[in-house]
Amino acid sequence: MASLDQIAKISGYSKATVSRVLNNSPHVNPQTRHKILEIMKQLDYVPNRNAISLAKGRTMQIGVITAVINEVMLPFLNSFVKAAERYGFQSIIYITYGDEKKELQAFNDLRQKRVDGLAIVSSSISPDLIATYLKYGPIVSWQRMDHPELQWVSMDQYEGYSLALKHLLQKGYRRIANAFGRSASLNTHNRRRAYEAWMKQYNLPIMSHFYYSDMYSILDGEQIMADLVSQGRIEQVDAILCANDYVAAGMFTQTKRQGISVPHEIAIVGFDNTAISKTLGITTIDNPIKQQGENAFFILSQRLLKEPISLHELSFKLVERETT
Amino acid sequence: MASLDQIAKISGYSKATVSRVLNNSPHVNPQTRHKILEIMKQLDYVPNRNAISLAKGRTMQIGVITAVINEVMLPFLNSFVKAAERYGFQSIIYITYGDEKKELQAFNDLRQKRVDGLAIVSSSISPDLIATYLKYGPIVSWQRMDHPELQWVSMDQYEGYSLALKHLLQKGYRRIANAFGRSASLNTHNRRRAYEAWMKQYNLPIMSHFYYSDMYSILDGEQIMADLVSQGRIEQVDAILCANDYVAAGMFTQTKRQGISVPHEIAIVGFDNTAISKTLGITTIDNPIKQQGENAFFILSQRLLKEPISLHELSFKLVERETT
DNA sequence: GTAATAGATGTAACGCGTTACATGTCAAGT
DNA sequence: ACTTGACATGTAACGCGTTACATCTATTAC
Repeated sequence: MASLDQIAKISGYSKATVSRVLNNSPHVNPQTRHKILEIMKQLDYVPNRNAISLAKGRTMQIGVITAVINEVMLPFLNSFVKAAERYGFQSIIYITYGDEKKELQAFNDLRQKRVDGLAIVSSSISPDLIATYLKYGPIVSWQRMDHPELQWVSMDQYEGYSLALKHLLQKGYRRIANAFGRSASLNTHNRRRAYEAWMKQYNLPIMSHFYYSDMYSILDGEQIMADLVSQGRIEQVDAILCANDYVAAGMFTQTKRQGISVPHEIAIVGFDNTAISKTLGITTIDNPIKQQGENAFFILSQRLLKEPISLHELSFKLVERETT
Repeated sequence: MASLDQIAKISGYSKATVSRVLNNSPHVNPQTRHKILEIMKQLDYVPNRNAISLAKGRTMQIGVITAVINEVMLPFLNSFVKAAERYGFQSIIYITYGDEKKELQAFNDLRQKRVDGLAIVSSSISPDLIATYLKYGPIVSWQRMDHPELQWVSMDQYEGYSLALKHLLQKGYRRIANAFGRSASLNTHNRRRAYEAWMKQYNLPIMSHFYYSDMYSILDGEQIMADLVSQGRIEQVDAILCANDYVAAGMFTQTKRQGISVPHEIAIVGFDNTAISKTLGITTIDNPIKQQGENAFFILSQRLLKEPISLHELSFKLVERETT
């Protein structure tokens, strides 16, 4: 395999000049550049990445840590990867399956300079431990991390949920059920807080017997709706607010099967404004996930690039469709 | 950041000895080892991966190329990653979204020694072009690759499909519908070949008006079954053979909703023997995907490790449950 | 008592680019 | 005619481990 040294010797120029050609330095005579490129082509030369990384002290690789890959995180992942690519960074994904050992390997790779930075989609490690790795490189999280030095890009779900609640209440829906996501999460906590605050403000009873937890998928949504019907409890509910659009979609398709009219018998609101909610015409809250993925990279870039990139301003938006 | 050189100077030993400690060489006095480890700990030293990779000429990283991440490829990915880990290799995933440019970057990373080998789950590049990269490192594919030098680990679907057909025919089902996967794929081609051969052998008509193509998901399965019922065509079919267990699962849950009795009114056979078929009790063909993932790594290891690992013998198995 | 051997450690080159600094040349500015 | 500066290129150190080979000591064998 040809090396830069050989190219230099054969061309008669020094390694420095050859290196300049590789790095598109302006200080190379066009003819010289041409000659050197010609020789490179003939010898089928490509520079060795490891040598570059060693010399430059950076790999242009960023690690993305996630427990699993699924539809919920995919928009974040996609926009992050694309933003990174625009600046010449490659993303490498660590799927941890929730295993701390595996996740630690990612942090170790930062320490050992295999990656220049880390973006956390989901983590099983304590923020305190994570923060100890900040000295080796920038780290950003999607989800909120309770630590003064760690930065994250997700939004306060209290706001978004409030938007949905305000909308429902203004339209006259009073008895509102909730399909929450991961029960232990801060998001769920904040959503519940928002719900309870709004109920209080309107002097309405808090319907905690209509709290559903750990609802993620279409199937989960179908199940809830099927249960509501079979248990004959559907008349007790005016509207239901879902953890994400998939759950809402499952509920919605199930109402069709059961011949329930939406929004007259029950209103449905999704969350995130992903493609499926548009397809099915479900009212939802637009959660700017794409911008969050980009912001995640932008935050990393503040330590990775010379000129910092400014962040997107983020805001939730209500997207009203046919289910409310 | 501490370097090996500093550790050597501070400890009073040479770089070689320090390196031996790092690599667990037996030729180090236990006390020496202890002292050196102590100093490393104090200085919070970890070796620089890029230096190691440069010196050793290998990165212990393997690239996995896939257009998307979904349930179908996940068992393969999982077992591949685990097998690689057992031998000290880390897997890095290239999600190409079917973009040739992105995929080429993976091949370039092989050339530039960022990865030691490549495993292809799905590819958009011609086998001929792929084969030109074999000189830079080992490459293996899951799907069949029509090129004399490329190796792959999937099985001939003709066999597996035949197993399912033989089973149905022996049980007396005669009018068999097919829900195929990607229409352009070799797998689908072989499955169709198998179906048509068996029909011929039993002197039965080929029911090509009951060929469904590009069926992948639970929703697809639900759709097929819903259509069969709403169009009143379900009496024309005794059994239906599915591209994968998800499609079969969708059909099965839909029969429940519609009050159709399985297998009396219609028999359903899945493919792959994934968890969902077990949960729902669907008859399926066990496709040893896990072993295929391991075999993929084993094939790479023949050029990556000194002592070769022997491959799994693969075979399809019929798993009879309640839907036939 | 001496040669042979195993064990511990050191020396120095190597893997492959990058880059700060130095040098030489030629044209523009005054 | 002389300084200034832009441009082209070279020199050599650096980034950080690995490893083939050499050396030295201590133990075992005969």
